[in-house]
Amino acid sequence: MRRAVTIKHVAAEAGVSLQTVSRVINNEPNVRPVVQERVRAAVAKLGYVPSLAARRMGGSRSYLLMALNDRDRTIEGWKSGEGTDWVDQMLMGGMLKCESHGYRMIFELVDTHSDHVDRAVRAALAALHPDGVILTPPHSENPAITGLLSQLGLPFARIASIAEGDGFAVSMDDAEAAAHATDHLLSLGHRRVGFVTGSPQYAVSDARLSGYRAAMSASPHGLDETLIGRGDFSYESGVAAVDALLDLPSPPTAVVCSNDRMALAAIRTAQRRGLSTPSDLSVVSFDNTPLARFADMTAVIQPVAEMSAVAADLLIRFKAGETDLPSQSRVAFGFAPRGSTAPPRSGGSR
Amino acid sequence: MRRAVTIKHVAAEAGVSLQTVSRVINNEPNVRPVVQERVRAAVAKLGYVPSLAARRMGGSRSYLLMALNDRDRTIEGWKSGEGTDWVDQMLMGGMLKCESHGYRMIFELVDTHSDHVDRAVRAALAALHPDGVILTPPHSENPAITGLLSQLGLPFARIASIAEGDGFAVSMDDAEAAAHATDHLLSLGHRRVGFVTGSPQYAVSDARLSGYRAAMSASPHGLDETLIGRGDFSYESGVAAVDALLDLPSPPTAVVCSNDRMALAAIRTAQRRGLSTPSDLSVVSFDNTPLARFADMTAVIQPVAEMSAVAADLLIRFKAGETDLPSQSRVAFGFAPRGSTAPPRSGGSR
DNA sequence: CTGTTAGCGCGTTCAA
DNA sequence: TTGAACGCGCTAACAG
Repeated sequence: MRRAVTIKHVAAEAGVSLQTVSRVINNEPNVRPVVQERVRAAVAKLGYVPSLAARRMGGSRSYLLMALNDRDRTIEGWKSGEGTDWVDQMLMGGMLKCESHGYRMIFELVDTHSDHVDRAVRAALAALHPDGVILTPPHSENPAITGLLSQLGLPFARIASIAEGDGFAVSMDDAEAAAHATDHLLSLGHRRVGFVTGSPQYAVSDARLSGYRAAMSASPHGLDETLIGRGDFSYESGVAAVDALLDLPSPPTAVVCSNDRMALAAIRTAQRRGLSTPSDLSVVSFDNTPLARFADMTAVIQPVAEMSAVAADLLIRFKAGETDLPSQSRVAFGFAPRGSTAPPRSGGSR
Repeated sequence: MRRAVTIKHVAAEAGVSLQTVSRVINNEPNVRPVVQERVRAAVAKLGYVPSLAARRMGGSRSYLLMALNDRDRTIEGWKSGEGTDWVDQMLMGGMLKCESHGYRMIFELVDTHSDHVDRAVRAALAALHPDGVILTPPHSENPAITGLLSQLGLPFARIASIAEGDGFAVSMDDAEAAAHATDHLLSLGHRRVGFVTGSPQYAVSDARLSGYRAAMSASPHGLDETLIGRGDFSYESGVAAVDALLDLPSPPTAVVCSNDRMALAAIRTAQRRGLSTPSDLSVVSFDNTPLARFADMTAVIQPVAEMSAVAADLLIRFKAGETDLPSQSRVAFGFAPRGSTAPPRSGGSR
C-alpha cells in the first residue's frame, strides 16, 4: 500500500515550506500569487487532500458536523419502512452542503428520554469533536441537550424549533403553512374545516394550530373550537380525532391534519364510515412524505432538506469566523395540491 | 469551554502510564486485573472517550467505515421522494453495527460514470482514511473502484454483488428469490408466468432471470422464453415490457418484475388495458420499498439492512486482525405476500 | 506485566 | 511574506 501523500510531499514538490502549503490550502493571506500558483499545481499533481484527522489534531476545526436524531423514532421509522424520508432529506440538504465546504456530516442517534442523554451526547462529542451539532426534533427542544451544548460552547442549530434560546433556530413558518392549508380548503368552498393537532410535546404543534385558528377566524365562517381534534401524530390518534369530528352534529367537510399518518387515518376513517375523499371529506396533510405522495394527499411540504442545508451552512460559517449570522432563520414552506382535496359535494352549503 | 478529558487525565487519575490506559481501552492483554479495574474506574469517573482523530493519527485504525453510493441515483431518489429506502436501510444496518464496535459510518456520494471516479474516491479516502469501504450497486461492480481499492490494499465489501473478485461479497440469493417468487405464482395456479428483467448492467439482473428460468423449467408447464420481457429498472421500461407481454397471443396471467417501479408499471399498464390486479394479472415486485408497501404489492424483500450490517461486521473484524473471514456471504431474502397476487381468474386454465 | 520514546499530519506560535 | 519549532491525543515499538 503506497504511503499517502501528505503536506510534506506537496511542500517538497513546490519547493516551499509546509507552512506555505497550509496557508494556500486554507486560503490564508500573505502568500504571493506566484508561490500560490506553484503550490496549487503541486497539490493538483500529487492529488493531495488534507487529512481531516490531522487537521483536527493540529488545528481548531474538525470539519465534522454532527446530526443528532432521536434514536427510537428513527429506528422505528426505518423498521416500519413507512418511508418517512426525514433522514433522507436531512442527508440531502446537510450532507451536500457540508460536502461543498470540505465538511462531513455524521449521523448519531441518541435517546431523548433516556437518563443518559447527557452521557451519550458527551461521549459522541468526545469521540468526534464536531465543529457543530444539528439538532432535530425532539432533540431541538430538549433542554438537557441544548443546555449541554451551550455550556460546552459548542455551536449548534435547532431544526424545526421556534423557541427562543441558544443556537441557530432554523424553521419554516408552521403557523403560516397551517393557515395556507386552511385557506386552500376555504377557497375551495368549504365552510366547516376541521383540524387535528399534533403532540403538544412539539412546539410546531401549537404553531400549526394557531395558524389554523387565525385562518378560520379571518374567514366569514369564523372559528369553531369544536372542530379541533386532538392528536399526537400517531395513526391511532388520528382515527380517534377524526371519528370524534365526524360524530359532531354538524361535522366538517374538510380537515387539516398535523402530519401524514393522521391524514391517512382521516381518509381511512371517513372511508370506513361510508364517506369518500375528497367528495365527502377533503384532507390536507402536513408532511409531504412518500406516504402522502402515494396516497395522493394534498400536503404542506416541510423543507427538511433546505432547513438542514441552512443549518449546516450557518454552523460552518460560524466556525469559519463569520459573525452577524441570524439566530433565527425561516425557510419557505411548500404546498402540493393533490387529489385529497376538492370542493365540498354540495358546493359548501348544506 | 472546559478542556476535553484525554488519556493523560485518566492515566494520572489511575496512577498509571498512558500506555496502560491505552491497553485497557483497547482490550489488549498484559494488564493485571487489579490495574485494569483501576483504569476502568478512572475512565468511568472522568467520562473519558478516546478521540477518533487522535487514534487515527497514532494508530493504524481510523474507526471509520465509508459507505460509497452512486451520486446521481441517490440524489435523484431523494429528490423524487419515491421513498426508495435503500439509504435508510443501509444506515440502519451499517451504522448501528458500526456503533456497537465504536466505529462510525460516513456516507459518500460518487459518480460511477464520471471520468473522475478515481480522483473522487482517492480524495475521499485521503480525507477520511477509512478502515474499510462498503460499496453499493452500481459501485460494487465498477472495476474502476474495486480495482483502486484492491491496489490500495484497502479492505472493502461489495453489497449485492455476486461477481468473484477482491473484497467481501455480501449478497442475497437473487436466483433463489426469483425462483421463490415464481413458485409462489405457480402454486397459486398460474401456468403462464411472465418475467421482466432489470438492467443488464447489474449482475443481479441475470441471477434473477436465471432463477425464474429454473423455476419455470422445473414446473410442469415448462419455460417459455417469449414470456420474458426486457426492462432496465425504469418505470417506462416496465410499461413497454408489460405491454409487449400482454400483446402476446397467449399472454401471461402473472408476472415477476425485477423491481418495484416496474411492478407498479405492470399494475398500471394492466389497468390501462382494462385488466385488474390481481384477478387478471398477478404481480410480484422485487423490492420491498415503501412504494411496494403502499401499492400493496407482493414482494421479495432485499435484506439491505442485514447486508450492510454483515459488510460492516466483516470489515471491522478484518481490521481487528481476524482471519478466515468468508469472502462470500449470503443473507437470507424475505418474501412478503400481499394483495397483488391471487389465483388466476379461471383457476389457471383457459 | 508496565513504562518510555518516537512519531502520525497537521495548525499554531513565534522568529526571521 | 516565509519558515522553524512545538504540540494536539493517541498507538507502535521497544525497553525494562
